[in-house]
Amino acid sequence: MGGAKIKNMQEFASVSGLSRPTVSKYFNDPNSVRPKTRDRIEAALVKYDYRPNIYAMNQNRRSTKTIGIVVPYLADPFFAEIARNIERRCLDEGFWPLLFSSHGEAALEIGILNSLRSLKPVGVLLAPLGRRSDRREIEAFCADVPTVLFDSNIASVGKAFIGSDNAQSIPLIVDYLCRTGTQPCFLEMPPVNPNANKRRAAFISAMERLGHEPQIVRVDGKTWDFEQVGFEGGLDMLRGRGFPTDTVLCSNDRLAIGLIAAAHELKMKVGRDSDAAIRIAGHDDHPFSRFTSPSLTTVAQDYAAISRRSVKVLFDLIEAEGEIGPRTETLFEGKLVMRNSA
Amino acid sequence: MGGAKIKNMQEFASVSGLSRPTVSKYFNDPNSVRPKTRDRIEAALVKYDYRPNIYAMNQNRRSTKTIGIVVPYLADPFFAEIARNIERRCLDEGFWPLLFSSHGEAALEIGILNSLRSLKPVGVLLAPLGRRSDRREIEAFCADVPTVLFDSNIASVGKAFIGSDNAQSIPLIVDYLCRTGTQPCFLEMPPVNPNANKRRAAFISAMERLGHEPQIVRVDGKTWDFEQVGFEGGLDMLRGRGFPTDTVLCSNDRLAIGLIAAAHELKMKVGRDSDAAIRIAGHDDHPFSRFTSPSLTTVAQDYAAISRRSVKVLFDLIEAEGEIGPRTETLFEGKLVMRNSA
DNA sequence: GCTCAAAATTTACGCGCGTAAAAATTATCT
DNA sequence: AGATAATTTTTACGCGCGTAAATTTTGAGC
Repeated sequence: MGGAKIKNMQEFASVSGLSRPTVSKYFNDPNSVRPKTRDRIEAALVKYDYRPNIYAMNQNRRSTKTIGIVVPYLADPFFAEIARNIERRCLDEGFWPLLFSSHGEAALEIGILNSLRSLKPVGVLLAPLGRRSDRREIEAFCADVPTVLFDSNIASVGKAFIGSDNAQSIPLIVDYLCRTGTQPCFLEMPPVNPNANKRRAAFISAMERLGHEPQIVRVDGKTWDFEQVGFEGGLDMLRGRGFPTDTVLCSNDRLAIGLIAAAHELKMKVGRDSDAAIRIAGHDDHPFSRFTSPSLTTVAQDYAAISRRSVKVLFDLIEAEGEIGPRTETLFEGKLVMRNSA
Repeated sequence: MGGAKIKNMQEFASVSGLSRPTVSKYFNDPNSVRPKTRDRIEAALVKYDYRPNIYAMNQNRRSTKTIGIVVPYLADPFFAEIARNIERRCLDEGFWPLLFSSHGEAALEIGILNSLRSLKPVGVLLAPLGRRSDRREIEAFCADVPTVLFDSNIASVGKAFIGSDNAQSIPLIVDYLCRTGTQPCFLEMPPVNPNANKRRAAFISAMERLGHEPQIVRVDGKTWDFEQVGFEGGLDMLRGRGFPTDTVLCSNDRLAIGLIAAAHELKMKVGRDSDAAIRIAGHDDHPFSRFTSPSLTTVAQDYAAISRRSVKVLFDLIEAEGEIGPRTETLFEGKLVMRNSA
């Protein structure tokens, strides 16, 4: 501080007693200049607090240091949490993460991808909206920008996919529920992404394997306000003909959270006590599922592993400059989280 | 499509049969060229799909079209929701919103502001961390970039503040609670921001005005995992000497959500029925408070009004080029939301 | 059709930086 | 110390665009 304002790299180089390209080299990699030079620059940096113009930098650079992160719905704490995780990892590696939410709208998702294209990111981590996504547009984007998909898969789009193994996690909780009480029925809403379909399919095969008839209940709802869908749908079912069995496995935790609220509204006791009227289980280990009443039995998705792997695959991709061999799909196993709702 | 790839504005101008500056003018404001010209450009645009290089654009432009949005903790659905709202409004006005979360860390908050400085945004909407924020750094930032504070105030920092009127909302729910049952005690955690202090003060004065002795309970906790703090603190209190009264007004909904879970854990019935053991109320109308069991009685912060006004004030500020008269503070009233927990 | 002001377009220059190639410096080894 | 290789620094040029000033075109009124 204290020194006069520096307005560009040339001026800063002058006050450092160096040439501009040397300073430029330093900013691209402080270790690429000799220690003595680095010290002089860093001393001047303290004194004058100059910082390079990003726009001018990125104009000619081979690669910007930005990484795009796109999630379908940021008001869902699951995505907020995973985004937080990913952001942190990018920052630690010296990249510049930019976070975007599609807010559940396909048009916005495409808008975001178009904006991202202009930003020339070195890579993008994309959790697509799913069913409503414009496949062609996303495909075109992935052809231009190194992209790793996570959470929700789109067949053969992007360089890799990282998600949860629904075919493992659903049987896990189905087995548990069958072992500890009446067989579950499956509550779902119109599928927003492939996970919903995979979970239903996994439920059916798990039940058949155990010799039970799989029973599916679908409630209506076309928003991303899943709790509300679970609440209203649950209210309808419970007030009407009831669920096929008194154990309900929900397609995801947010539905389950709504269903628990509905049961409470109707003064039905939820849980595994003998005097309970209904057992409710979920899937995801949503950040709030510890705090429902009763706390929600569910299958934990491995947030940390998914974000860690997604970022790692993207970094490898960036280093290999997009040439990383065939597209890979990585699925992480879920862990049973036994709480009090089932 | 179909046409050869265009690599810069000069080439695009050529294929459009125009000069580059005319095209440049179009991109800055399509209405600033005559209709005939605009049509030619737009026809070429469809044919060649060219888009200007943002970095080159922003390098010389008087103002970038970017607006920074900084929230303290994006995994909190309250902030996710308000950020969603603000983003949308910025997009509608033709700006380019960029969203950042401080993740509860003061160092990251400063890091974000420094990055933002480089991005030369036309304006910033900042919800500071609060108590832990580095006041000096934020002050310095606000001196350089037109900034509107929201949610959490820092005295005389930024061009304006928009938030909730705790001095109105707390008495509102205190009155309600006193009128409908035993007087409330106040549950808080170590204050993370000025709102927490204002709410406590408002509670004390509201109680005194009604002729009751204000009783405050503080639980420990230094993370942003408020539900967990409410849960553990609540468990301690309920298992120990209990709360001073059987009505607990929590400093915010997330604490209340944790406390409800704690009460349920101890098989204490929560609510306003005659057989309930405890009444619990919150503050904020957090997106999840509709789905607790029982649903949470609370005071709704006016999300929409806060985001609308924040954005409007910022736009006015931008138009006035920072010269907007004295700093203003706008507080919106809360609305009582009667549900079943109190 | 003509004049003149208003609007649109073109000319010309510079923004702040990256980077290849040339030049200078430093380090290594005999 | 001297020769050569390795590294660092400098010279020189261009990136893609914004924008002031100069020029041309357009349109209104007579």
